Amino acid sequence: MFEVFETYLRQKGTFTPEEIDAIRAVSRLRKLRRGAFLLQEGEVWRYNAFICSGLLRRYRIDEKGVEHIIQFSPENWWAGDRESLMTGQPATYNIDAIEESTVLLITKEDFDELLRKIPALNEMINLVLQRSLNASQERIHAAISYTAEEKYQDFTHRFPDLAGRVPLFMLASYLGITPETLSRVRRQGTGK
Amino acid sequence: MFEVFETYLRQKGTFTPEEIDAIRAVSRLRKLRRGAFLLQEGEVWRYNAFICSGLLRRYRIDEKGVEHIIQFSPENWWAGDRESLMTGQPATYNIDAIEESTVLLITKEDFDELLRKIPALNEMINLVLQRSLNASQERIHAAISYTAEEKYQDFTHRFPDLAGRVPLFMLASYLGITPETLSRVRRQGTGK
DNA sequence: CGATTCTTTGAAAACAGTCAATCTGTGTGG
DNA sequence: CCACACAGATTGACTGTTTTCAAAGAATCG
Repeated sequence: MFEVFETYLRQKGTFTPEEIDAIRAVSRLRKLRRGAFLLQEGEVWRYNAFICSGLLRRYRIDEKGVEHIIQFSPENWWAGDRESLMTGQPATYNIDAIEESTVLLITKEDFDELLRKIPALNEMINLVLQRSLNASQERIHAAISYTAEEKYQDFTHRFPDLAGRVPLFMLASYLGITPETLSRVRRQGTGK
Repeated sequence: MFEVFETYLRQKGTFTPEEIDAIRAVSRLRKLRRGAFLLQEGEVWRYNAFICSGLLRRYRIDEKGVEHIIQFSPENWWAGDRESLMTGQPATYNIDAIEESTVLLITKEDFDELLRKIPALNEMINLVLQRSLNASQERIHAAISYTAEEKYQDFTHRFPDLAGRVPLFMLASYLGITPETLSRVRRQGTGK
């Protein structure tokens, strides 16, 4: 499963065999079955996590017990609570597996060491961060600008693969609408 | 006005006098009066921009002519269209000045050069990116989870200073609600 | 001031949410 | 292999929030 990460690295940057080995040396794999937690609210998150396979979700639960999904992380994406990682404070998000998943974990200490030793990794992470930021801001735009139907259309066009993998009630939560509204919007939209 | 940036740099990282000089050497200041554009949709954005004073907004205009504000950038924040900067494609955002502002500009080429030469700058930018990403995701959470009133309360608590500086119709646009709804929500909220 | 821009208010309509019931598919145990 | 249980999806009727449209009040700026 490390090969998935290696492929990702080679695609996004240029690494020597020694660098790849150094990365492999501090990587740990963890399998999650459906529904299993990678992180629960209140715990401290100490890793950089790369998803080799499967699909995770990051979410909060409000005082009424309603889940609000901030992000889906499929294979070849990153997961974790950056806030908790940076500050050492307890996490404010939950992360669990929507599909059976394999996650590659590197502790913060090891990862920081790698960043110092491997400039290409540093550059790559920088690019990933910038792209994530762009994506987040597109999502903000959608959330504040679109109707329920437009949000759904936007999602399916932007992530056609995810649209088929995510249960509808979770998609509704991600879009900030109720499952009932999503259901109605889907029927309307395709019906004519 | 460069001192504002210098203070910011010294507060966020450790720089030698030579490094500061190198940064100053490629910095250009630009004044914007109220309403003036820093960037218009369709132009290519080539800078890293630091706000020394004033307040900018980044937004899009939809097909009905309605503005949707993605971000406010007050002094000591960054502005620009990262997507356009990274890809060289035309910008999809407008940026203009809400207050008379002074912006410090460094071209992409100069900035990349600085990043190579000054490790502390690289680290600082990395931290800024991570914080921006956290902030974006908090905003996503608010946008998909809160009612109009909760969005307003959340904003005033998170950015008490901005709440007084931003015209209400712009705040409404930022929150994804209409000015009328914001007006009603404000009366309700304080009324009892 | 006078004109423009911004904010507030009111009434009606559109939209999304809630609650409850039904339908569908899947997996499990008898 | 069937029947049942369960989780997810859909539907309907109703409620509530937010938008829309129009107008009247503030506030601001030249």
